[in-house]
Amino acid sequence: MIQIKDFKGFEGQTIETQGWVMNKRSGKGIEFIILRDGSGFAQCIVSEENVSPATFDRAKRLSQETSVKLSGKIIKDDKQIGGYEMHVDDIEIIGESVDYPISNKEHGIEFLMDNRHLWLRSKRQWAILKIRNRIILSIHNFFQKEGFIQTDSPIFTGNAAEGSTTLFSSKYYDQDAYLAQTGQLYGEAMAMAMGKIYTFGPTFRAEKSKTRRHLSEFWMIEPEMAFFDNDMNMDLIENFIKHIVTDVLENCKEELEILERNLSVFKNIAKLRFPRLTYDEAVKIIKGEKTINGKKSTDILIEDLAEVKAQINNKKAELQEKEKEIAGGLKKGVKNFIQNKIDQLKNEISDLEIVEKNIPQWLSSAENFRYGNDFGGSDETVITRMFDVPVMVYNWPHEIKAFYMKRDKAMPEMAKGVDVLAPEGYGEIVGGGERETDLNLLLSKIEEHKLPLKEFEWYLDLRKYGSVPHSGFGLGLERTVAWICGTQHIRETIPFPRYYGRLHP
RNA sequence: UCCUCCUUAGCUCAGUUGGUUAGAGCGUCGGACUGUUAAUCCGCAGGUCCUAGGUUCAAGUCCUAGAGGAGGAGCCA
Repeated sequence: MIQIKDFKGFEGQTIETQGWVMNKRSGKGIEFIILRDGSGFAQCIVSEENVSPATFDRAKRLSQETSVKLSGKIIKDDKQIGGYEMHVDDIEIIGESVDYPISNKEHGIEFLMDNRHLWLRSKRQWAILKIRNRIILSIHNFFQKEGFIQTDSPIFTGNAAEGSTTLFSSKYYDQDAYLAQTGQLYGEAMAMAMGKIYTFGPTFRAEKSKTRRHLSEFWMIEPEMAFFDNDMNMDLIENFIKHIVTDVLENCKEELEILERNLSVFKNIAKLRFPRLTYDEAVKIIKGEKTINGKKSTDILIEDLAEVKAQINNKKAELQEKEKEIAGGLKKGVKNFIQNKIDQLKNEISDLEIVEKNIPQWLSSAENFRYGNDFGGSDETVITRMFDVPVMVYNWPHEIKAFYMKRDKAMPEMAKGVDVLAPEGYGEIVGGGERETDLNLLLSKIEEHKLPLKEFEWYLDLRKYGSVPHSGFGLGLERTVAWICGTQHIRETIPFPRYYGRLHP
């Protein structure tokens, strides 16, 4: 049995393949089957003169998503996806498919999410999951090459680790339990045993967030390194992200093309140094007090707003024109084509109008930003808008960071944390930093955050027995996939997303 | 939890100041067409206008409440 991706090695030969009918077009005496098998897509042609009447009849009756075994000859044809097509001589139907709900037209998101188990079969979702797979492989390759050991942290925990986020509560036999929001504290223990480790697992947050950046269940990669300060940590993060992006660009060309990802944003990523801003500098950029390449962030937002408004006007003018056009007596095919264009324009306009509404809010939120606060989604967008590559922000006010974050000796009010913000509004993809080693500081922090000391006694042991400087970070897998794929929404980046309001399928 | 918007055919949507029997495209099904790229052309079928209540001679359209959805804020990866 030959997979579609391997057709190129069988030119001129008769082979067997199996897969699903993605789409079908027909002419008199000829059927064009678009077959998919998970490895790729190929057009398979059934010509009445080359097959038995029974086989041709089977071909005519094939419906969308019927599973089939085909045998036929592989022919080179540069016009086709993949460059090869099959001239079929026999068809065996494996499984019927009646009234498949997802058509080749545009669908709304609610419908697609309700049918997520089938939506996964479509080309775009296939491309995203292939890239997700490549990113996962790339992550393992990077850490394994760097001498990290993969070790995993528990999913059931007895405490809310950082105390800030809402967790999913559960039962562990007769005790209260929570689903882990991070494996970080366990990661630290394992780094003290293994040197350099990383965890790779699911994470749960019960925040009722309804945005295109949030999931309730997502996958996080959390490296933790003994004898690492935050500067070494930032160097590692930068190399790590560059490695992933470069690897995907090299190995997922077809998938990125299907997604129509604008690759110019990645062009120089391997060569450019990621900007490293202190929190203080970042705040000045947000408030428009510091310029980058002679521009203030607020100016850029105002320019963006003008640009969006101009685009809306252009699209509205185009829409009017098309509507006038379609009112005239045209052939049906031309009419359909224009109607599709009209639908597309309407969607684009409503998306742009949301941006138009958001920008003034972001602008005022940027101008009114109070030093000492954490960044919101809009502040992150403002900062990243100034650069083409991910931006690192470090040295944060310790009050807004977790209890275990290391205080800076030179600036005691600051903690040595680092956040990495992805460009184009994809937000924080990495959060991390150097961990506090001073036992007394940790004790006072635990008290300050009103955390149950009893739950952290084991963690404090790490500082009693051979404590060393150490650092680590967490990478959000889905946000990384969203950024690299350029998806509109994070929910497309995981096979079965769990977010506020979505538990099925 | 708060703010804004949305809910009409299997899907995507139109439906004017409230007015007769609620429309289109796509999809399904039937037919036509030898090479199509979301093929095209002809035809049939397809409706709890989200739910409940109210205003009115008359409600898809107006009012109230509820349910569901989308995007933001907060929170974060």
